Amino acid sequence: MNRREDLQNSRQQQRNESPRPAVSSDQPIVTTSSADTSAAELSSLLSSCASPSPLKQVHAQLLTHGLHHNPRLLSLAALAYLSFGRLRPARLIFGAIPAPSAYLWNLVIRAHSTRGQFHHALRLYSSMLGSGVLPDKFAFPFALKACAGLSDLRWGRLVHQHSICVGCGRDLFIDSALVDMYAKCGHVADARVVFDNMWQRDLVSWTAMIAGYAHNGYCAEALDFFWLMRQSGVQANRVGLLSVLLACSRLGAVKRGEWFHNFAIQTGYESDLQVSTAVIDMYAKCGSLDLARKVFDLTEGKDVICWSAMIASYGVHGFGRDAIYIFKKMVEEGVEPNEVTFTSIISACSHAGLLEEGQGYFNLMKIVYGIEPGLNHYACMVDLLGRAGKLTEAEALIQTMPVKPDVSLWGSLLGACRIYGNIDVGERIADLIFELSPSHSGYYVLLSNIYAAKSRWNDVERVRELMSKKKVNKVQGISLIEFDNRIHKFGVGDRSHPQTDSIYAYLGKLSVRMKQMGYVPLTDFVLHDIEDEMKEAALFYHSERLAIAFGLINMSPCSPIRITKNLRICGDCHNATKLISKIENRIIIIRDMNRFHHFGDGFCSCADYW
DNA sequence: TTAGGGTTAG
Repeated sequence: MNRREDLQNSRQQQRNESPRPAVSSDQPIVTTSSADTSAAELSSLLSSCASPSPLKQVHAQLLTHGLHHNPRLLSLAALAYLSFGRLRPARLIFGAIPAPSAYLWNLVIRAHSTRGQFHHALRLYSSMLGSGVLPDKFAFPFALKACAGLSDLRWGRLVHQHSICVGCGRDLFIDSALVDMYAKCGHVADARVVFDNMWQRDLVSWTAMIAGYAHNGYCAEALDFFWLMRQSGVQANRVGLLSVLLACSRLGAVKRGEWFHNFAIQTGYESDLQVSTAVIDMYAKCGSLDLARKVFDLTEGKDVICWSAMIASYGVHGFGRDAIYIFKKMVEEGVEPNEVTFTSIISACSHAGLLEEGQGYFNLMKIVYGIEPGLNHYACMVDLLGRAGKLTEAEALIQTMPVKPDVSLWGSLLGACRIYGNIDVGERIADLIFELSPSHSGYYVLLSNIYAAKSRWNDVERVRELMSKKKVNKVQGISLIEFDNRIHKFGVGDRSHPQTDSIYAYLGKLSVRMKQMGYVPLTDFVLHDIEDEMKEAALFYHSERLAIAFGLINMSPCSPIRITKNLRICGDCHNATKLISKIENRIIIIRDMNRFHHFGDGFCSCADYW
């Protein structure tokens, strides 16, 4: 039953009447004279409107017959507008009802909350309290949904307290909504406290917790909870699957992702378009682009999100031409691209160095599809121009674009200055960036790299001092590799892994062979990314190299080594991995924070353009 | 009348 039918039935139940035949827009309302139009007739007409058009006519009759003070008719009119998603007229009519029932308050709040009108939903909730109506167990989930939608923790906590005050402290629906609210506000620990204290849990409460973990980056916990849920006898549905697929994609855990894909096939959820899209995204983000494409080709009734996922996948792997092919095919099949599709296709062009094509899509978006470029699109364009060496054009675009640029846009340009060794522009932009975002370590590192590449060590030292003065904390570099159903994590110079001795011994041997092949450490990158990675001796023990050695030791020779890194791969590791792929005759796929690098036979798919 | 969800730059 959909929302509209739901609400119409509610109205009928409330009146305790049998359903009447609906009045459609094709059936003109029988106009009656003001004398013989009774409240009962209008009530009947309001309940049977099947579309907004006859509803407006009945509403007009209600006003012209002077019945606009009749609370029962007003309630019915408000409900009728709500059922068609016409929130504004519903709100206006609702405001004229002298003392709405708690039931009516709940429905009005629910309608706003479920349609994403979170501010209005909370304002209504607040007005309900102000009018002296106590919220009941049906009101809280709607109000909490609004708090979750706004990530408004202050209001969320307040509603939580209200629920306890009115004696709704142990309600399955409210508790699940609380888990969701705390998770969406980024307070996963609080969500977990609510979850742990629940006296009973069902599929939705488990799923809310799993989704909360996955969306907040606690991916291992999300997967653990999936198993705990199964152990507790609750079978996952499509929503839970979406969350664990997201977790796998973030971890780069392809084996686990495959398991969930099989689970989807066995349970029939594979035919669900959202699940298929999540599977495609998972395979692509785990480095298995071929599998992503296979699932994509088998997916029927693809919508714009599914097409966009495939375009984004090709883009992040550096296969811009394939992304363009998919885009064209999508349009041929009559699916209209949206603003996300354009973000993805322009980004795909950027990663592949397709300057003209990217500019073409930017224009196509505006001229043909009438989509106003947003911050994301401008960011992609700055990246596209910057990577192509068009620094002046990129800067001019930032300065002339109608959207206010954020720091990441300038950061993108700073990245281009690093690639092209442009100190003048780089310094100027860096000053601006440090003012806007004084604690983001990545931008200091970028500037430091620009100086280091020109051997301006005094300036490098100055940047280090600046970081120290501003107490900028660096993000620790972490690499993940999945093996034997586990995610193995490595930090820089990490010695905590049980196989540490063999990993370091392997790297030692590898180093000799690499040097024989002419490997010279890129000392410019000694200063890249991580404080601990600044020492030359540590170059060889960057997290991704430890993960590669672990993969080489443990994984069968024919299987590719897939690594996920939380920072951008440094130039030295990039060179080293190319060599390692040749020496070991292995495919090594590294996903860094920006894109994929497929290493094989001494080359990288990014063609050193990243 | 109540709760959980797929694509997006750097």
